[in-house]
Amino acid sequence: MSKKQLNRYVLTDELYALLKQQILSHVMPAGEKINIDKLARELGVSNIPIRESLFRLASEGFVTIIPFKGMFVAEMSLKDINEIFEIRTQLEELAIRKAAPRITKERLQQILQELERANEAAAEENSEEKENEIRQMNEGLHGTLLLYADNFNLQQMVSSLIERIHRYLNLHHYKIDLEAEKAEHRSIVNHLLAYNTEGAVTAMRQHLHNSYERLVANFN
Amino acid sequence: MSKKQLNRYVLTDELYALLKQQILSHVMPAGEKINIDKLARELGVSNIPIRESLFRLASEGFVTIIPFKGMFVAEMSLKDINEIFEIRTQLEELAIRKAAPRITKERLQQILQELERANEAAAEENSEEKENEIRQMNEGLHGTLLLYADNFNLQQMVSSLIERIHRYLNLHHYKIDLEAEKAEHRSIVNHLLAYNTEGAVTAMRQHLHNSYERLVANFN
DNA sequence: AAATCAAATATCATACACGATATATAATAT
DNA sequence: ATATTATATATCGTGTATGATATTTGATTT
Repeated sequence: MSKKQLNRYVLTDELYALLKQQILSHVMPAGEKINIDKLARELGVSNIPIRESLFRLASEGFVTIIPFKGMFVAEMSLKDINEIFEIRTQLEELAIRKAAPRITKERLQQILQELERANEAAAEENSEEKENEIRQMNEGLHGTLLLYADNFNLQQMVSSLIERIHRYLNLHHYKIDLEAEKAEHRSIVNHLLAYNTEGAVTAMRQHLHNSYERLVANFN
Repeated sequence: MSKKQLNRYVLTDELYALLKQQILSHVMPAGEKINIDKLARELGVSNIPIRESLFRLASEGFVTIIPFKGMFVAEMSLKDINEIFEIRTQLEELAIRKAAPRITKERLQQILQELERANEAAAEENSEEKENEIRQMNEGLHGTLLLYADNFNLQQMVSSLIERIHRYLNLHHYKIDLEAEKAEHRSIVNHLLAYNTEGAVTAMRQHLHNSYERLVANFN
């Protein structure tokens, strides 16, 4: 009945996750040269699985390979963030259009409830906790829409874009405006509950536009 | 003065291009188990650069990795093509919106001229030549718009999607309706020449929708 | 059927050769 | 002396060869 789903351990996968985490959190800072042999010694593995995981990270834009010079943690420019937000906005419009007729009222109301809980939890204003709550809040809305959009490739692509945005957020210790995010999320969900797909699309575009503006205003 | 620009090649890059070509042209058919050691012997290289290039191809959806079972040429389903066309349509809308104010009248008129030339060349009806013309025609419009869209990430993503579509076309020896494609391209360009961006966007969406419908009608 | 065992293969480690690049040092020119 | 150029050395990236371990697969046995 239940296939023995042994969690077989592939070192390359583990290293992929570990290194991505280090890059997202800037433990490995942008631009840094990656010394593969040194990394291998530190982690107690050989260079082969590390090389392989870095190739994967390069395909996703987290690592830059320069032939015969080495692998480097990818740089992040404001131009990159601008490009990524443009793409993400366009793709999430597709996601919400496709998800709108599929998503259940129950799931939408659950998202609203989670929004309120996020509010209370973040009231304590613990920076660490707050960031965590915001991750969950974003996963609640954006993740759910992607799930219901019934487009696996879309889900993968947007998830990867969001990771790259988070990398930028982490860099600047950006203080997210929780109240604004919450209000915009609520607006999107309410439009969906009212079967107003176009309203939801507009609200989503506005939400992502605002998020981008708040981000660059904070930094620039 | 002129730095000796030796075209020193990286084996992994060469293998990446070669294997992608083989997959796109179905020399390596979908679903096939990739025997890395056998490939290595045939190509006269070791298995490591092959593994690395396959990891890259896996990130782009051309190869599927199943842990401890091996690497396989990725399967292609109609569902995949559907998803990809949805995404591509959404992204090319962004591309044309961004390119519209940047692209020059001269470049647009050049595209129109190339369209006419494509017509004449394909009149000879050589199947090989015709496919080549169509590649160039698509590169002319879609490639140019992506170039002028000033969004590098967008360009990369759409290019990758188009490659995956071509893989599907190659599989079914699909006979493209040149006249239809040509008319739709002309419509898009004419809207752009008239500074009618929204008209161009609508024409682009319609064009991609029609391309998809012609494709699946031919197969299904 | 279920369990056991053997063969095949994927994964990973180690050692090494070679070439490209970066850095330091020395030589030359201004 | 300073700046520039050339040379030597060390470092590191790329690729090969070989072997060890882990997992899957298929055959054999119970």
